[in-house]
Amino acid sequence: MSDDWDNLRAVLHVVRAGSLGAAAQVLGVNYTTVSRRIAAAERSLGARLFDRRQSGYVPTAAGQEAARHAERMEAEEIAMRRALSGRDDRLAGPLTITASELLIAIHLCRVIDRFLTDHPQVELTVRSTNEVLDLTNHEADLAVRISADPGDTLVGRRLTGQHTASFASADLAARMAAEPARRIDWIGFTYWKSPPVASLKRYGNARIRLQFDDMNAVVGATQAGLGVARMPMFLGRATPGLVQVPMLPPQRYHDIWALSHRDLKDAAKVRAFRDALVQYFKENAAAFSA
Amino acid sequence: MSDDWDNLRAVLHVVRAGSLGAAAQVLGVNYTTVSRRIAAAERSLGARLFDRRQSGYVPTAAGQEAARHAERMEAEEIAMRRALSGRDDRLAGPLTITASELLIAIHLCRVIDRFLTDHPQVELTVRSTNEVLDLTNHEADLAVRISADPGDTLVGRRLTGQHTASFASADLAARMAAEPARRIDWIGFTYWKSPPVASLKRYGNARIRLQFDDMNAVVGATQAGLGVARMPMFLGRATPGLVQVPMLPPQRYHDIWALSHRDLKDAAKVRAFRDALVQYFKENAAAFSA
DNA sequence: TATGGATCATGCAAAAACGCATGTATGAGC
DNA sequence: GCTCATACATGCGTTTTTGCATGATCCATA
Repeated sequence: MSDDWDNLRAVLHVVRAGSLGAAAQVLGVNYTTVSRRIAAAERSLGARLFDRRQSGYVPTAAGQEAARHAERMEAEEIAMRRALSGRDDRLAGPLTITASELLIAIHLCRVIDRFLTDHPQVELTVRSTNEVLDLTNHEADLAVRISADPGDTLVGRRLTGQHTASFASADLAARMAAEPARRIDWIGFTYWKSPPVASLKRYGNARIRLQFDDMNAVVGATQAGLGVARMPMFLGRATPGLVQVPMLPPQRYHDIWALSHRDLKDAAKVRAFRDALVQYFKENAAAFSA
Repeated sequence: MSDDWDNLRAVLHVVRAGSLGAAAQVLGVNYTTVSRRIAAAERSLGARLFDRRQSGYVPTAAGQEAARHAERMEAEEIAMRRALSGRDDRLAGPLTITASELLIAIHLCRVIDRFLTDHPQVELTVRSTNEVLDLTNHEADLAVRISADPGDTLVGRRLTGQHTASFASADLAARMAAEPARRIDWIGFTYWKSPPVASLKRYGNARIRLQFDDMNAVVGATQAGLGVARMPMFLGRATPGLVQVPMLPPQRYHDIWALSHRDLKDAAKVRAFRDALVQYFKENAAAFSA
């Protein structure tokens, strides 16, 4: 019965990953080690957990049952780490934050700079991604999100309101001003069906010329003069070569929030970073609104 | 983040045991190993979990928090083992049963003998104790209990009803028959306040001469002629030198049950042992009732 | 039908974990 | 006040675990 729990962890990851090798990569060990862990777990539990196939390790019914329980053990481990982080009153050690790439690039990098200067002992990890990380699974301690919905176990602090508006390259803006009757080419974002409704009253002669699933691409295409794009004020203003154009009057958009798991909201490092955010957004509120 | 769960298990056991050495004994390793595990856990969790005192390792608030979570991980591990045992359809491998010492000694040993002959592959552990083992914690797969209450997560099968009656040594029985007016000396069991109520109507001249907290002692004292004792029929009849005496007419007593955790009730080995019990108690019902 | 890319199994050397022995400190009991 | 028992810290040799390299098998694909 000794040295068992880590074997169960291996079982969980092999079930998830589907093969020894893939699980080994996640666990950061050689796959032969995973193989031995699985064998040990089967010995200890007295049940065959996997069918060894050439395509990989396929869990038996018993293996799936074991993985279900191991998953709950993992959830409990994560909850433990969260709880311990949450009572950590040191301004030192690891801290992970996440935000969208654009928000980081344009604004948060300055908050981060300031924060690290003030708290040099903190080992900060920034997960700059457009994926929505799972704060419940402790993938990050704090997230800056453009969203109205903090969710169930999360607690939030509103940082600022913001507007979106229409932007175009300076060239294109000049051409459109010179030829008011000319058709407006919009650069769309995923799932757009038509140009922004609020723009159609005054600028009905419009179409979506092309569509992206990535905001960086939208920005690039707009800079290249391919069309008019709707984007947050802070993004349009900060992007070289773009000017605001009148097609879409500024629209209220989702507020920007700082979110944390309830367990983590009072951790010293989380609190300090949140305070830094609040101060920055207070000083720079003008950048986000019309 | 590798090799962590076993460290958390060490934390749990040190919190429980209060010292490295005691925890090491439970874990079956040297205490220096436990010491290193604790250090590793503290490193990984980034929190001090114990105060090192000369009197032992005293958990900090963080350590208690960690132990609470580790406790749930352990509960989940136990649930896993139960679930896997429950779906085990082999009549081989480990099986643990428990019952009171007397029941084992007098009757169950014969069931066990028969069972092991029929299923030689089963590695049977018999926990013959008067403690009530926790079947929810998987301390045993099956229990034979004298009790009406199967409990929440347990499922039971009634094996037989039974009676208690009064027994004495043959000598004392003869003397009492010869001198009907003589005072009856009862041998009491823990918490008895007076001789059995049902006996007082006809044998009011009675007292409790001495009292034991252990049924084996009661049996010995009765054999030695120290007095009359109330005991289950099966026990009085099976004890050499004792005869039933009329002071206490046979009384209905708690039924005898075979109990298992719900998860385990259909495991092949559990089912087979339960069947053996049912058959034995059917064949020997007369031994338990008046 | 041959080939490249997966997968898992196994033998062997390197690395890490482990247990033992020793030393120190504290508190209980005579 | 002394001894004894208990608890933790630490250094060192040994055992165990781990990673790597090789070999075998299967599948997809050209």
